[in-house]
Amino acid sequence: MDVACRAGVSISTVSRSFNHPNLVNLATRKKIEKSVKALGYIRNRAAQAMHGRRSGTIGLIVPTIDHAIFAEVIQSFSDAVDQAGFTLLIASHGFDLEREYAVLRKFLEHRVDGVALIGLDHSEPTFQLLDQQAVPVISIWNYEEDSRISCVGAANNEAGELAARHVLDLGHRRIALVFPKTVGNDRARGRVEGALTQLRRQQAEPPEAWTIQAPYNIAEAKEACGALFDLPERPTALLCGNDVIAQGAIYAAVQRGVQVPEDLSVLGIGDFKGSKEMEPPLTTIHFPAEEIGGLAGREMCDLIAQSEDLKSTGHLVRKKCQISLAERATCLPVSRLRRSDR
Amino acid sequence: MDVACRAGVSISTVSRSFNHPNLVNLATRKKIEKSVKALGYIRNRAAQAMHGRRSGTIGLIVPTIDHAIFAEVIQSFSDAVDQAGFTLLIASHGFDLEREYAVLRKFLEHRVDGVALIGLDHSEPTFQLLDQQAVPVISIWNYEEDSRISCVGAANNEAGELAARHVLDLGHRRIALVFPKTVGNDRARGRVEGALTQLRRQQAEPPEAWTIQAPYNIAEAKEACGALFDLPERPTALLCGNDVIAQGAIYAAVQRGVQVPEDLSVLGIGDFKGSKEMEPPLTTIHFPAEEIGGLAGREMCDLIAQSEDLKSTGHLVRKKCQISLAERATCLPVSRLRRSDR
DNA sequence: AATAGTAATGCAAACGTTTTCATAAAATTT
DNA sequence: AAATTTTATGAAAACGTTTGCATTACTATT
Repeated sequence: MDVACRAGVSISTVSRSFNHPNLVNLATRKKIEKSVKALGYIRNRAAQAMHGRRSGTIGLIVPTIDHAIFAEVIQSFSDAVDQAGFTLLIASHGFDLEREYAVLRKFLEHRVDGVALIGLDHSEPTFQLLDQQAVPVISIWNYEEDSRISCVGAANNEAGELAARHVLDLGHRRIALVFPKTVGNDRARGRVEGALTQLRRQQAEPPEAWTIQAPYNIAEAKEACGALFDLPERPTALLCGNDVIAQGAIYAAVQRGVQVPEDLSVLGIGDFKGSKEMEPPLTTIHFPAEEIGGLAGREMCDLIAQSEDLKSTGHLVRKKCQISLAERATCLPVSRLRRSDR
Repeated sequence: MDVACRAGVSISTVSRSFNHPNLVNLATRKKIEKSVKALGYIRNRAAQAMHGRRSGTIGLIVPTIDHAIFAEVIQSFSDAVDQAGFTLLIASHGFDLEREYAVLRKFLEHRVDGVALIGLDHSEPTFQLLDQQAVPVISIWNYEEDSRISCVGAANNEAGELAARHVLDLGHRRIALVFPKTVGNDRARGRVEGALTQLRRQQAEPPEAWTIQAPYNIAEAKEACGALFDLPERPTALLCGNDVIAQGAIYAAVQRGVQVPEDLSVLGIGDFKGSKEMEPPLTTIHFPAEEIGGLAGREMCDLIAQSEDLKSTGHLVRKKCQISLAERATCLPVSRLRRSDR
């Protein structure tokens, strides 16, 4: 800092002029500002952080960055914390909970002021580390009333239920399920379970051949659904774990001349950007991704502010965001299906 | 650090055991490791950074995170720098070059070891700051042989040329252009210019009504293209600034019963995830996003390693990634168009 | 005019590391 | 057995800030 001191004042004054401008004489401040400009000085947050001050960073750990679903929530989370002056550290773990732990450690080395994770499924060491370090933490995307950490999100099982109920209400009984892997992924698991609960209640549980797994990826989803359609018996409705899978399913259908929704109803979950614009527009369960990300970001900042006050009462905050059925054009009541397919 | 010292050794030894393990006795190291585990100690990178050591962070500044195009490149860049042990700081500026400058400053305060930007269009203050701070910097996505900073990417004007040439070769002359705003966006500008150059060469420059702007957003692209299709004269081919716009255009066409490619050829640029799987599969200019991101990430790390050696010769590195025409199913030669539309 | 109060500034300690130098102990050479 | 080298460790300075305390120079009160 001795460079800026060339303005004729001591380093303390310079520091104060940054942090408590009201404590320093206007004229002095002007001089300092001039020197700062002239020398292109940029203060060092790392050094500030060392002083027990906050580092001004928040770590966000996601499964992947480049999927529609997370991209949106990342963007809104990023905007929210940016606005509060924080800098975002980001890393992805590719659905590998051990890598998640490693990334968390790395973030902790950087002394992030808070950490955000996706979902509530994490390894025991991860939870312990979080506890031990007593760093403000928030889980995004999934809501559970008895979650182990604070959370902002929606109830994925409700999404599954809502989806199942809708096709059931439309009279469908021959229903297939296409979902992503559920291990270490509570979002997918909740959705499947919710759907299955409803289907069982109506004795419409799909046979094994009709419950398939598709990775979160349009190409493979298309392929998997194609295989499903090539089976001798075809379902009248398809419940998809997310909109990307639904998109893949529709492409697979088009490819085979299966008409959506006349031959097959397709229901997505997520309501990603662009789902509304598809032709035909996708019927799906709307998740307010932007709202969730923004809310989580602001909540994260609040949590950090509180923990600073040391009145960290240790209580968790939980926010539930509402999901809803977005009825569009890819589902039809069974009664209106083409004859051949009933 | 005095806590770990409880292992019976001095803080210097603990530090050494982390940074130069070979210099410390095995038995001592074991003891230290035990204490570290027991106390849940996590070293403080901020304090390390203060020592002239690297902070171990890299800043990535993008226009937006939640668009297909950048999401992919962000992911691969992130993976590459992660692998080298760096932590990624990320921020988006929403195509606002002044916010880009602000974010850069913020990153510099955090003493990032390097900065990556998207494209080569930046404000003068941004360039000056970069110069002055002598921080390793790399531009992602756009290649230019006389770029002001190091770059890894493809030549966007070539993409435009390639696209235009293709529809021209198919015999089209009534060609419309739908591109995003070009101010502060050299990717879009390069593409438009490339396309226009080729079109002019064949006296096929589109009338003003046929060159429209669409934001990077499927909903608005769909709307804008819809308006284009409602014009009394309809083009036989549509050159889109990117695949999202192309997707929107196709939806708008489907909505109006305009068949692609029988009534209208549509060409995208970018080859986003999922473009190949569309029905019909989208003809587009393939950009190796993953390769660009990965290459840029590795190059960034190299640049940082070099700058550490202080043999920073100040020379720029430039890497050009090849683009190519991905011929799929949305373009047809004019000769095969439906009669009514010729 | 003396005193109390206020505003502006500087000094120095502290933060948690790394690193240079010095030192002690052990191992090797003569 | 003495001298030398090697190995392992500690003491202390340094990094760039912030902040509590002390100091100085004004300004208001009596």
